[in-house]
Amino acid sequence: MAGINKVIIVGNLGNDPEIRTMPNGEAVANISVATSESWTDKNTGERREITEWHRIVFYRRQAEVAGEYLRKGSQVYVEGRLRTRKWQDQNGQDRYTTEIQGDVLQMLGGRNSTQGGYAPQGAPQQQYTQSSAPSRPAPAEKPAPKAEPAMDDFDDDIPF
Amino acid sequence: MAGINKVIIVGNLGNDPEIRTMPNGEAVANISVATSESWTDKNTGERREITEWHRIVFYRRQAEVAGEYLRKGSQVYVEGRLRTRKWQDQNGQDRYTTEIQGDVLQMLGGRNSTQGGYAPQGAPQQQYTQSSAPSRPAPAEKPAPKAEPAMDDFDDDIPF
Amino acid sequence: MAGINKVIIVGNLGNDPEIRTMPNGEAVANISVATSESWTDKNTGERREITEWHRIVFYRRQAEVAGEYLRKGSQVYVEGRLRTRKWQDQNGQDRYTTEIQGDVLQMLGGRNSTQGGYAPQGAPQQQYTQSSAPSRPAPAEKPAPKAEPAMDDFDDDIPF
Amino acid sequence: MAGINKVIIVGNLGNDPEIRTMPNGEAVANISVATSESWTDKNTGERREITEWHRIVFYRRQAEVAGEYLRKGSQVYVEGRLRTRKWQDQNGQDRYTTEIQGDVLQMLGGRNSTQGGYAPQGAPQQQYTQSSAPSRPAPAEKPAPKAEPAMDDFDDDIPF
DNA sequence: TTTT
DNA sequence: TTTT
Repeated sequence: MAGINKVIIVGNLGNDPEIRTMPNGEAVANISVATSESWTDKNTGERREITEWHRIVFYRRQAEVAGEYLRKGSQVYVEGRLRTRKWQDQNGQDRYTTEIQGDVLQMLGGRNSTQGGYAPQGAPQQQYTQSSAPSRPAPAEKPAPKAEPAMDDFDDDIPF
Repeated sequence: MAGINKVIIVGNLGNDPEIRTMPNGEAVANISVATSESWTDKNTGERREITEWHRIVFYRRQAEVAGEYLRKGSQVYVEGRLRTRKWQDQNGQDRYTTEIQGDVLQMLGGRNSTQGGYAPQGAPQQQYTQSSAPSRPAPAEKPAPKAEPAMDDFDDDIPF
Repeated sequence: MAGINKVIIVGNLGNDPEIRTMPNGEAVANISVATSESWTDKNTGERREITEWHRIVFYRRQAEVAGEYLRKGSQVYVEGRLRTRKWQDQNGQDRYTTEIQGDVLQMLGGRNSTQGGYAPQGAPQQQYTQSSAPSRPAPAEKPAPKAEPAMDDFDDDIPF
Repeated sequence: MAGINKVIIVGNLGNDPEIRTMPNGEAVANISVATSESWTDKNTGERREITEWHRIVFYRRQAEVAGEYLRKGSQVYVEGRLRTRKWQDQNGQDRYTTEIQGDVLQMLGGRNSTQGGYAPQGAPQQQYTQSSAPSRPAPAEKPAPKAEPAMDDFDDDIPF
């Protein structure tokens, strides 16, 4: 073994988490998190901004936590690792998708935050928070890539 | 030169920032940030928690930002480096203090957060955000933060 | 602006760097770095390993440093940020590629390392080291690395 | 629980590891790792360098690994968390020591490296490398501070 | 494609 | 001294 493969993201969810259940009953959550950076263009003097979207996947307990407490707009700290999956498009061509496999999930801003806000809970108030996955989270879980749903409802009312 | 010396802290301020001005007129801010971790004691089965306090210092523009926008309870992301300073107590004995010299400061939770909350400002409502200092902090200069454009164009060019 | 987008990679180059020059004369370097993780399969008890390849791009001075000193097998520490670029394949279909835009490059293993090894240089033996780019890389400038003084004064002022 | 408390260090050991055994038989390793940064003084134009020493503690299996494979001069990647311990000096005064509790240890430079080099092993060639500790490594292990051995043999023949 |  |  060799190497360090670490990603740290702080940003806001662009949508509610997508939760699936694997054949063995374990949960998988996909979230899409935006980070943006801005700078002043040296040539034009204009202010510019670029937004980067990160596709993050959590498994098992963390997937459940994500499904229960995260919502579109929620601010999160995520620590994970890069993983590039190979798949084939309808033409049989090799395609690659890079995503972040989450190891640490921490919700930010507090549950009273008006900024994105977390899921309303009727259930017993659990103490979510940082939940760390062991080093290799799920030995064989390589979910087949699926058609990504269009993020067409993305622009309506993002609270930040 | 050799090495990487990096600290990443996400936590809440235990007090308002302490702001000083150096002889040359530059600002210095000290903040104290708590992180805590909890676990279940293997022997007693009890829930335990330990809180760690981090002393963080910012210089110049970042110090001003800290003074303007941070308050007791504010949640922050800080990236910096460890620095151990040597000093002498009243007995002339050598003493050492380790603190974090901040390079990146990002406020969390949004400006509407009820959770800690940021300073009320009479001045134009700036969206402070990440401000990065170059490698060696004391001799560092940063462009003054400008009002950030709203993220109203959130919907373009999403790759998935 | 909002968010943190940070990647930390420690691994070995799978090939010599690819160096290009942009129309404005600035250098661009692409390197491919492997990280791998291994674990024991819970079901079969077998040892398994997965290798992840990271495509990393450096600009300007750092690109030149990469071109001069890195070679296939070189071990590096890289800090950067994720960037997904959109492009179109020969069928006019949208495609996305995620790469790491490097901000910090540190060579590991020392110049005497037999492990991968760095480029033979006819030029004065520089001790390249960490070179950090400011926040937005493309418009970045870095002071040229200078010969580093040997760490011969290693013994002073150790606080413990 | 709340917060992130993370330290990442890449540097070289100033001494061989100090290995102790706890009453329960578990190993504890203390290592001292240097990072340095250099910059050009804006006023004098002189090249300056500052070295920072990090006190890092590993427990259990990682402590054993450190004891077996690390030596003065070894280059390591360490990930851990800050921990400030309170103790009392001979005058009964409160004193504080900040150290890094290691969670991840990765040796750098390869075992063939001439740069520091790792311990000769007659024993079965174990696969050291990254070893991660679970989130809370040892619920109650707060080793009492002890008199630190002077690092007086520090300057003799450091190979970098 | 690297490294262990 | 914070927060959950």
